[in-house]
Amino acid sequence: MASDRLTLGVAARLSRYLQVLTQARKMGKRSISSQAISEYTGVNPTQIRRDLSGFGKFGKRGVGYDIESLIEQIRKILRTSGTHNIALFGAGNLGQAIASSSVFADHGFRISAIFDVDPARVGTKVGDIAVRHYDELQEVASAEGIMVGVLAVPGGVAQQVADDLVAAGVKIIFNYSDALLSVPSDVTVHTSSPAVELLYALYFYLS
Amino acid sequence: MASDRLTLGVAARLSRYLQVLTQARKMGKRSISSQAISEYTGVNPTQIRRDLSGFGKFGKRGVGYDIESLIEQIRKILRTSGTHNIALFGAGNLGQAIASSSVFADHGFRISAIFDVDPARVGTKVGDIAVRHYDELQEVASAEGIMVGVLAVPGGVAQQVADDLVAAGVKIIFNYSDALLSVPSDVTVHTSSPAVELLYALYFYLS
DNA sequence: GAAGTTTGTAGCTGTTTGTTGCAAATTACG
DNA sequence: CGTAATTTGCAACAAACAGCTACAAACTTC
Repeated sequence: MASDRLTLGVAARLSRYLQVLTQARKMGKRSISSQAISEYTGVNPTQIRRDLSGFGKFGKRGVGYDIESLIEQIRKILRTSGTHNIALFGAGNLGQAIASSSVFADHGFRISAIFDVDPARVGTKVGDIAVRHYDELQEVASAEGIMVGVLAVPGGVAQQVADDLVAAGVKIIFNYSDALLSVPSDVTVHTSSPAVELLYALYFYLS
Repeated sequence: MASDRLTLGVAARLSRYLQVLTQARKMGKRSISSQAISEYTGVNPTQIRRDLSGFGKFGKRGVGYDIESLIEQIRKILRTSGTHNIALFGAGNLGQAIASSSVFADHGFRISAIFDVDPARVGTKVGDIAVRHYDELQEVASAEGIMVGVLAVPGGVAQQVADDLVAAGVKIIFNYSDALLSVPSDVTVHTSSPAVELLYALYFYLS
């Protein structure tokens, strides 16, 4: 599309900065130094400045970076400004937790629909969003322009949902289940794995 | 052996392999090739073999790696074999979802205690575990040998819980809230950020 | 005006990764 | 049994990357 793709490393670090910046904004902070970002991300301050200065002069010497505008700039660099529609599958505990939190909304994701198969849940509301029956997936997907499917369903049915999402043309799947999903190569699956992240942290603590 | 720390990259990749291997085991697979691991992780197959062969000859030529034994080997390399006790804070939707899933148990983490402050929840059971009042934290932490605190609480109280965990000597905190936590430098905070991970995936899809 | 911060930038260096190539071990199959 | 197809283990090289040091310029604070 536009110029060069960012390398994996740069894109990963920019995302990481975005996370800390969004949190800092929520805490009411207005500006932040590369040193402070470094403490929260573990990335070297020089590296942070180099990453950012490659795209423009966003900081103020002697002051730091304005959080609000840096968030905007990074989202522009990542070409993910604006709002993206996502669909949530499963209105159980996890689905309800996701739908009623602002984690996705804070980063420009709008939960356009929640699907479940349980008749007791279909028709109820979670947050502001009505739970719809899973059978409506195909029509909703095309009508709403769903870009991402979030799977908060039992592992046993995750592959089926993934297949249906692929059929609906969705290219990005966020998998909270523990199933290993098979999808075509043009579809990206990201599996949440908090326990593995913990093991990683534990390794560095134990050594 | 014990002296050399793995580099960040190696430890991160080994953890990633562990995730896929655990999923694959759950799906009933017995062995897996470096090529297959590569498809699920995005890591180059040669790199995978190099990572693994540095610690021993775990694979069988012409066959691949035995999943069960590779999991065990990687956990040995990461020195995170055995069971580790964790404490969960917050018995709301998210806390219940975590407690009733096996994501942590599958990787050797045992939820030793669940804490909440809501009298309506204290005393109830989530899965097999009784919800205890938050005031009991200090005594439970020393009695059970808690290594990790998992925060499924509202952002507004996360810092307070983090402070109490630090006071109890816990060195690793897994933060599901959106608060930016301040802790001493010897304490590791890992913040869950699914939306940022999605943005990262979205960037590569959009470019 | 002086002192202290903090960014932007450059250059150097060691490390890490991707790539290619190939022998050895194993399986599958005629 | 013999041959082809897989797949690991390993080596060597080139390219990319990250960490480090250093410093001028811009800004804040006192």
